[in-house]
Order: sequence, then structure tokens, then C-alpha cells
Amino acid sequence: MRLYNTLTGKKEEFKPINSDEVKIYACGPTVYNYIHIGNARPICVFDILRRYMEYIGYKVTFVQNFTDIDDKIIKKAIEEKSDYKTVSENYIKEYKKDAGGLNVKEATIHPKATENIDSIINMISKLIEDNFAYVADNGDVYFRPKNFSDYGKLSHQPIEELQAGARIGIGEEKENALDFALWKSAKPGEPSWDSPWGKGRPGWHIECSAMAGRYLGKTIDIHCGGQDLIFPHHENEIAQSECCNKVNFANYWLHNGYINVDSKKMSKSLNNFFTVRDVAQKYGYEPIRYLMIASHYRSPINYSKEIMEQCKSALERIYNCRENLDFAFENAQDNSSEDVEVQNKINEYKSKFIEAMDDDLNTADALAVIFELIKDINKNMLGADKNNKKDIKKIISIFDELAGVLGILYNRKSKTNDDEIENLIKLRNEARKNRDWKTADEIRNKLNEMNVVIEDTPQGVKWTIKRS
RNA sequence: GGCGCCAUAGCCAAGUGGUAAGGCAGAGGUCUGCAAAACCUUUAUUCCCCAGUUCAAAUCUGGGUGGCGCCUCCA
Repeated sequence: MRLYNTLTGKKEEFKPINSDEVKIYACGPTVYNYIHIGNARPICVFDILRRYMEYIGYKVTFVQNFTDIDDKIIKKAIEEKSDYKTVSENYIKEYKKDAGGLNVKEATIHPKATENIDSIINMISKLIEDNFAYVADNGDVYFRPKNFSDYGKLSHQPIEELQAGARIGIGEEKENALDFALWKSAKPGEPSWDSPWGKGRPGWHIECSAMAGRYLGKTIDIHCGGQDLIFPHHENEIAQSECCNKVNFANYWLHNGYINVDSKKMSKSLNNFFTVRDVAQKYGYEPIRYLMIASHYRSPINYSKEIMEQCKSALERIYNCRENLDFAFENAQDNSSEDVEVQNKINEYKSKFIEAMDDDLNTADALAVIFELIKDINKNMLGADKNNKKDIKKIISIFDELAGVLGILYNRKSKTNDDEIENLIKLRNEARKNRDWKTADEIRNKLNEMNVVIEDTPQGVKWTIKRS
């Protein structure tokens, strides 16, 4: 498969370090608030990367961290008259609710910064030893990008330009404007950990370097995150890890595009964000996930209520087809031989789907393949005999397989045997037989109020539970 | 100032040299007691503008216009 690598600025053939294994590190959230739909994008996109890698046969180790100590968390704790631990644990819980709602698989490992202080300290010590970092008078520890000749290789910026743009904060103890904190000495009242440089807490960038190294090894296959992390966060991770380990940190760097509002980046600082929670309440979680796969992961998406309605409608088409497949299966009688032509068609759709996904995760094209499959099913069941159970089962299976790679179609309501519903349907059928349309429609309305949707088909009445 | 991205129908969106996928919405039709779902037909002679390269350009080159991002916490 080919992936666009930010490091080289081109699409490259993906070659894992070990032939059948992929090691992925994804920057996770700083847990001080509910996530917004901009945060949801990398979560969904890289979940699809992971699912696809697994689908094509790799064993995937997917590490996504939680930054559970940081300025914003401390600030939130003060606001809520609470402590950092309560705040971070709470928003990790809330994060998991949203991620679950979006059908995001749990990471193989979800490390927390505060559980990896020892690894962080080890790494910083090594960097100080090798002169890549220094202890300032106040106990802060800073990294010296100046001593790392590759600094700027990810953001493709010459170090002088970065230097010119960098700000020196008032009262900072840095030697150089570009230097960044590895360790922040404790201020009164703040949570802190013991270290060789006194009490303090880790800087943001070093956490990811330490956790990636600890759980995935010195060189990882893929590191991913939002485009806004390229500089300085990921650039700094490279500097720390490569200065410490003397080997390449990550072979492929993947970055997703932004979610915009009125063509402006959605962000907490601009206060133009929508939380996943709120959007899900209006449209459901699944249209949010659909939104992420409807376009390429590197292009910007403009969020609007119109687009959410469109996503919802498109999903309806997918669900309808899937429900109709089940209905067809229930009504089929024949259990005889399978049709070779049907299998050929299935193989064709599958390879088109893979071809799309192989090309830097072209989910929009992959989705188009699913819609072509839907059209083919709706039209004539891929040419299969509609009475053949085995063929229909195979079609259902490819349908679920492809939808599963994209992680959609996870809100099907299973029908339970409900005597009340069956009885009402029976009564309605009698009314229809007697051409008593009034009674028939009343019963249909009643069922609708019970969230049961009725469709009259040549094969009899089909009913489904309404998805909210 | 440095670096980079984007512009395709009413909306969303693929397509990176061979004659415009797919979805949503709209219009008309078929089916239905009415619906629903589905199907059929229809919706860009053209891809922001101008010039160039080429037998051939939405795709490549140059210029222009408009929008956005990173360089500072941010997915």
C-alpha cells in the first residue's frame, strides 16, 4: 500500500520494519474537556488505518497516549476546585464514551503520561548526558535543537527560519529561542514528581517520545496525528528520540487535515468548535464517522449542518440495503449450489475496494465501491437467484466485511421476537385484505410510534426497528 | 517575512496526461390502496482566470485571482 509521508512529502510504498507487523503511534488527547469534532478526525481516520492494516493481514500494535498532566488540566482543576487526577480520569472516561460512539477500536495500549514518569526521566537524563539538553537555574530542563542537525526535517523548515519566528517568553531561562522544555520545575501547589533536577513535571513533547519508545521500540513504523502537530510537537519528538536513541524514530509520518467552520480551522482557542457530544445528540455518532470517510483524510472538511444531513441520508441508503439483504435472506428457500458469477462479482468489488484503500487510504473511493455494490444488489442481487440462501449470505458477508473496514454500519437494531408487533402486523394484513385502509393506516401509525417501520413488499411485510 | 495546502454541478466529493466516479438534494416516471424502499430518466461539452507544452490537459509549466494553514497552546 502507498502512504503519503510528511517526512518526504510524497506517497511511498509502505514497508513495515517486520514483514507481518505494524507499529503505530497516534498522539492522543490532552484530557481536560470533551473532545470536539476536530479532535474526532484523527481518531476516526487512524482507526481506519489500523482496521485496514489488520484487514490486509498485519498484526497491528496501536498505541495512543493520554496526556493526563499539563497546564490546561491544572487550570481546569483549579476552576473546578478539584485536582488534576480527578479531571484527567473524568475526561478519559468521557473520551472513551465518545470514541466508543464513533466505533473506534480501543488502542492496543493507552498509556498515560503520569504512568511513565520513569521512562521520561531516563530519557531526559540521557539527553543531558549527551549535551542535547541542559538544566536551567530554576530546575527546568531544556532541549537544544541547535545540536541536532536534522531539526526541521519534518516541517521542512530551515532551522534559521524557525529561530527567527520563535518567541522568547518573558522570564524564561532558555539559552536559545528554539529550546523547548523537557521538564518543568514545580510551582507551588502544582502536582509534581521527584527527579534528579528537583520536583517537577514532564514537558508535553517528551511524553510521546518516551511512551512511543517504551511500548513500540526505538524505531516505529507509523506515527500519526493532526497537521497542527507537525511543528513543533512532532519535530520535537523526532529530535528527542533520535538524539537519545541514535536511530530513525518513525518511518512514516501521517497527518490528517482540519475540520473547519466557515473555512476557518476549528479550535478551542477560536471557540468555534462543536463537541462530538453535541453533534451526536443532533445527528447521532455515526454521521460524524461517515463525515470523516466521505473525503480524503488530508483534505480540509468544512463542517455545517447541511453536510451532517447529507451524511445521515447517505447512511440511510447503506442501512436500507443491508436491511433488505436480511429480508431477502429470510425469504430465500433454496439452499443449493452457489453461483460462480456472483463470486466473481464479489471478488471484483473487493479488489476495487482494496485498490482504493491501498492508495493512501482513499476512503472516498472505497465508499464509492460500496455504493456501486449497493446499486448492484438493489438492482438484481449481483445476478444471483433471489431464492438462493447461500449466494445471499455471501453478499451479506462481503457487505459487512467492507463496511467493517471503514467502521460503519454498527448501529443496526436487532429485531426481537415481539408478539405485540407480530399481532399488529397480522391485524393490519387482515384489514388490508378487507380493503379497510383506515384501520390499516392506523395500525401502521401505531407501529411507527413504537419505532417500528413497516414496508409492504411482494414477499410480505418487512419491518425494522427505527434507528434513532 | 519563511514554508506549505486548496479551488471540480445547487451541496458534498473522487479523479494527477486519453476525453468528468460516487453520495445528498431537485425534476419526471415505474411499482404501491396509500406509503416506504428500490429502479429508470434527467441535472458539469466541462473542472477559478489567462497564457504555454502536447496529437491529447481538470490533470504538466508559467503568471494571476480567491481561500486557508503552520511558523505560538491546538487534532
